[in-house]
Amino acid sequence: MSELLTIGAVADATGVTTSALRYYDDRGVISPAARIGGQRRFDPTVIGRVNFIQRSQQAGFSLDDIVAMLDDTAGQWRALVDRKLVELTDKRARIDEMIELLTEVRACGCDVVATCDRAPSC
Amino acid sequence: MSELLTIGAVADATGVTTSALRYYDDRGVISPAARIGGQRRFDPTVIGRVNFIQRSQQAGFSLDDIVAMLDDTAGQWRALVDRKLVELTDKRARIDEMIELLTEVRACGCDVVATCDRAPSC
DNA sequence: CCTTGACTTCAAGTCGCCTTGAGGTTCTAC
DNA sequence: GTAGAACCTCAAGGCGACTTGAAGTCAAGG
Repeated sequence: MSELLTIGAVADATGVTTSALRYYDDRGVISPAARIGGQRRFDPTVIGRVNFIQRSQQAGFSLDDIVAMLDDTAGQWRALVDRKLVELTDKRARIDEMIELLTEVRACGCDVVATCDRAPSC
Repeated sequence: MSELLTIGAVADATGVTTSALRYYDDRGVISPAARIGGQRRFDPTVIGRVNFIQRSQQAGFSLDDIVAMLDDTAGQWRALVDRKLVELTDKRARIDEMIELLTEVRACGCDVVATCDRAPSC
């Protein structure tokens, strides 16, 4: 009963498929603690990391972005985070606009969006 | 001097490449008003439509979603819009979380995000 | 020991959204 | 009438993030 996790255990704990985890490993987004008989064994902290990856992806980060943030040793990551914060704020604004637009379009009396004068003219 | 636009004019007006516009045409997202000598001629209203497409894409809509919304004749589009509003609200919440997380991580004293106890443990 | 299920690698496939390239036609200006 | 820009189609390529499949290895229980 070791404290290291098989790839399947990590998959179960995170909801990420084993193939995706291997892909992350290949890409260097996560790093396996060890190999036992050729099989990956992960430190349990990888679960937090995978969760962080998922959240970041949902917020629009690419795997390269995430690698850059997580594996940065030159202290550049703060600048990257700053850029990403600007991007996120921007994206949020566009989503807000879209919510407003859709809410308005939804409230109109048109049968078809294409003929609604509120929709295509913004 | 017709009131119809060539594909190049639409590209200039919208910032979308001609190849993308042809692709939209093939996909049925936009449709030229006519063909002159085999060449597409667009009604100027297509510009509004292309802008709508761009905004929608930025908000996370696929071209299929957009076609479904714009070319719906069965009055189903309102339900689609409702679903999309839920999605957007959701996405906005996740972006807000990420903004909060990054702001917090940024403010910590760590050199490397990977070793920051605030980041991977959420 | 043997089975069974979880693991391994590697190559190729998928999906959405285009872009690129080849090879050809049409429009516009001189 | 002719050059050159802009247009056309069709097939293939590219990117990100995986998934799928083949063929083989490893580990745990009976």
